[in-house]
Amino acid sequence: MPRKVCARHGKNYPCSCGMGNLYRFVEPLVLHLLKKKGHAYGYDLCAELQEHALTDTAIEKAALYRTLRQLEANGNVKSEWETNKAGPARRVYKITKQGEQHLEEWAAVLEHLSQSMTHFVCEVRKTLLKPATKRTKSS
Amino acid sequence: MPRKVCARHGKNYPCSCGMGNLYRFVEPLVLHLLKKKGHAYGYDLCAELQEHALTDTAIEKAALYRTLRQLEANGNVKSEWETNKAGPARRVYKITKQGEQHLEEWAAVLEHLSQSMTHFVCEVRKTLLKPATKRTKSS
DNA sequence: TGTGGCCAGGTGCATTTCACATCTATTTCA
DNA sequence: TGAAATAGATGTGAAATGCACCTGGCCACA
Repeated sequence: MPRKVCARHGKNYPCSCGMGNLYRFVEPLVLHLLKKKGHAYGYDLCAELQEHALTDTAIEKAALYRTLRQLEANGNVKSEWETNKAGPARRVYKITKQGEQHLEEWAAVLEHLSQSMTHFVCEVRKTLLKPATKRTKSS
Repeated sequence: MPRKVCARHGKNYPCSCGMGNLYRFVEPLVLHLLKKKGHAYGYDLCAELQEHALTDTAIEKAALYRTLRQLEANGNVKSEWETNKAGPARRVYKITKQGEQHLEEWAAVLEHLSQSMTHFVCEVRKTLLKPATKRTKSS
C-alpha cells in the first residue's frame, strides 16, 4: 500500500506488497528457521522463507544474504563454510545463544505489534460502519 | 530491532523503535483519524497520532506532513486552508470516498498481517521452548 | 568437449526512505 | 519588545531497497 502500485496483485487487491524489506521481518523469520532447523544455508532458507513469510511479498535474495551477514556481525548467528558436500561450497549458519535471545525479543515486539494492529483494525471497522462523514457543503 | 540501538528504551528493552516510518503505518492511522473526526489539520493530528500509534516510536512531524500531501496527491484526502480562526492558517483535511476505500484495504492488509504475526509468534514460542539446539561438536 | 542449466553466494548502483535539523510565518502574552 | 506557542513545511546525509548482474562449481547430455 505504501510505495507504488503492486505489480503482482494488480491495483485492486489489497495486498501487502510494496511494503519494503524491513516490513517483511526477514530477521526474525531467519532466526526462527535457524533455531527450528538447527542449521541452514542461505540458498536453502531463501525457498523456505517464502512459505513462512508474513506478507505477500517475495523476500529478496539480496536482502536475505545481507541480513545473514548483519546477523553474524551482531553475533546472533555464526557460520562455517561447508565444502565436503557435492556442489558449490555453502556457508552454513547456526543461531547463537544471543540470537535466541534476540528472537525472543522479536517475539515480544511482534506480539505487541500484532495486538495493536488487531485493536486498530477493530476500531477502523467500527468507524467505517458509521454513516458516511456528513458533507455539510461542497463535495 | 532493525537499524541501530534504540535511544529511548536503551538496548535491553525489546521496543519497536528503529523500525522506520513506513513501519509505523502512518497512512492508515491518519485516514482513520480523519474518518473518525470528520476533519483535522496536521499539527492537530500530530499529537493524537502519538496516542494511537501502533509502535513505540514517535511519529515524525516531517513524515506526517509528507504523508498528508501524498494522500492528497492520490485522492485519498482533500484539504482547504482555514484562515478564519485565530492563529496561523491551517490546512484542514477531510477523507474522501476513495480514502475510505483505501482505509478499508488497509484494514484488510493489517488484519491479515496481524494474524500472520500472531501465528508466527506462536511458532517461535514453541520452537524456543524446545531443548537448546544440540551442539554436536564445536561450541 | 563444450555448452546450457541449476546451485550457491554474493556485489553494484540508482532510487527511496528516514531521521533529524532547520526554516518561515502568525499570533499570544509577559 | 521579544520569547513562546502554533502551524506547515523543506534540506540533507545516511541508510535501506530492489533489481540486475557477476563468479564459480558441478552435472547432464548431445
